[in-house]
Amino acid sequence: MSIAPSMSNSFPWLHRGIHEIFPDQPESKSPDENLEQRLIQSNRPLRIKLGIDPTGTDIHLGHSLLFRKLRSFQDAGHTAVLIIGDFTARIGDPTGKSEVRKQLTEEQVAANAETYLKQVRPILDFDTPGRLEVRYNSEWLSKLDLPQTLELLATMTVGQMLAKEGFAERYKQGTAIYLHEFLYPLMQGYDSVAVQSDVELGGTDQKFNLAVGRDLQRHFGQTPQFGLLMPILIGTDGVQKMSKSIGNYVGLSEDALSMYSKLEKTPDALILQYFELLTDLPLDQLPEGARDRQKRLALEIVSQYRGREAALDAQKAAGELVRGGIVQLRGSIVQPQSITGSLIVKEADGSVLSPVVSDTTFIVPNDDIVPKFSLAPIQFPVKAFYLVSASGLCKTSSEARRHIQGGAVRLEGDKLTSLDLTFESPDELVGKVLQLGKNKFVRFVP
RNA sequence: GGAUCGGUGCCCGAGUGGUUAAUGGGGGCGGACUGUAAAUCCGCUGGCUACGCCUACGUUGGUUCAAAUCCAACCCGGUCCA
Repeated sequence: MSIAPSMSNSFPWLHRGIHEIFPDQPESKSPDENLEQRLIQSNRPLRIKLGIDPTGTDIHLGHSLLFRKLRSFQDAGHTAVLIIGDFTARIGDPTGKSEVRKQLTEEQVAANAETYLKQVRPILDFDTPGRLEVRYNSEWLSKLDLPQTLELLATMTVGQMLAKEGFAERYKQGTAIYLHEFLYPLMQGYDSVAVQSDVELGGTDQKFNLAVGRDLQRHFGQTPQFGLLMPILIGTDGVQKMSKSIGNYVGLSEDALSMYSKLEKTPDALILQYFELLTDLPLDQLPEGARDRQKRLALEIVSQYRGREAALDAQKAAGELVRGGIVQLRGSIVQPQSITGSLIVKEADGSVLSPVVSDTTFIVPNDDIVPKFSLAPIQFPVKAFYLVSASGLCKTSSEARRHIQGGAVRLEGDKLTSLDLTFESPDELVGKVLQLGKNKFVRFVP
């Protein structure tokens, strides 16, 4: 370990992967202009704000880096203030498309919030007292009356609002901008006032909103927060930002195998950033080869959410399954054994299951990594295409038909060729794996 | 409030009475190939346990044997004028 040469290395965890901190006056000793000084000089835990809108239910890696940063603050002894934007969700952050969001019921909000918390549990410290505070912003926003709202509105001008990137573009293009959308940054900013935040985390697209928070805190006599901006993660397609609607995402609640198989394809151009933002590995200790890096990345990330063991199994499974090779997932422990270019599969008790003709390593992943599908609700006899859609591998039965015709569906490694294929009873299917494309699998259980 | 243009499938965008589930492009998804991915080539890209049936061209009614295409009202967006 060398001695930190400059001030900015005093908090390596703070700087890893970030895009920007503002305000940022490196030379300043003022805790209002230099976050490190605030960290050093404060005699209490700082309040670190992160807001999420409970509009959907899935959190993906693109969100995770914010939570990971939040965790770093927790580990440094500070308080994470997680704000569930149940009130703001009714408007929607007008960064993207101009769709008026549907109002969420209380039940939906509660359900979504719970799902969120469950998903971020592997990231945040939920257990140490004083490290996590969860708040709903309807708590204060629903109580604002018109005079107070006017006070908020009066802090900003139309010109300032239009300076915001999204608005500017839309205004220029002639897309509709509704007045209530102007309220969004103000409400988010008011959250900062309400929870008296010292630092607010957000993506780079949040800069304007975080800055509004500073303005409002100043307006209400508080010390303005710092804004800490994290990059917007590019999705697995290597082009657009990671987003559920685009589909280039890796969800935190996905099974180990699909997580792994997506991540092991991470484009080379993105791999360093992924390591930096999504893992804690020192960047100077990464594997050499491009392929090895992909594997390591996938292994690391899957381990974080599904555990090391499942990650290792997924890694082995992916190699075999993606190749469209033999699929004999029995969920039992198997020792690969080479016999004249072939492999045999053994059950846990040592009995030979079936010879497998393949010159690749045969693997049997454990049950955790392939989603299970219960045949109980299925009426037999059942047609193959119906099974494919019912099991969740694809959305509609029409789509299932097309996939079968296109040769994309395999049962235990055998390509399904006929649409008319019918299964008479569950016994034909239990324990077998149905595969669509290269990385969608499901294992039938009774 | 007035004038004018426009609202088509995930997106863009053809089509102005009938072989139209609707040309084309993008995107997406599959297949082949490369031990991943990318590139390339090929296929698919409303729904339905399905050789038939049902929904679709802003909404609702209407005119027709027949409408995305004609008419009316309404809703929504753009632009210009007040």
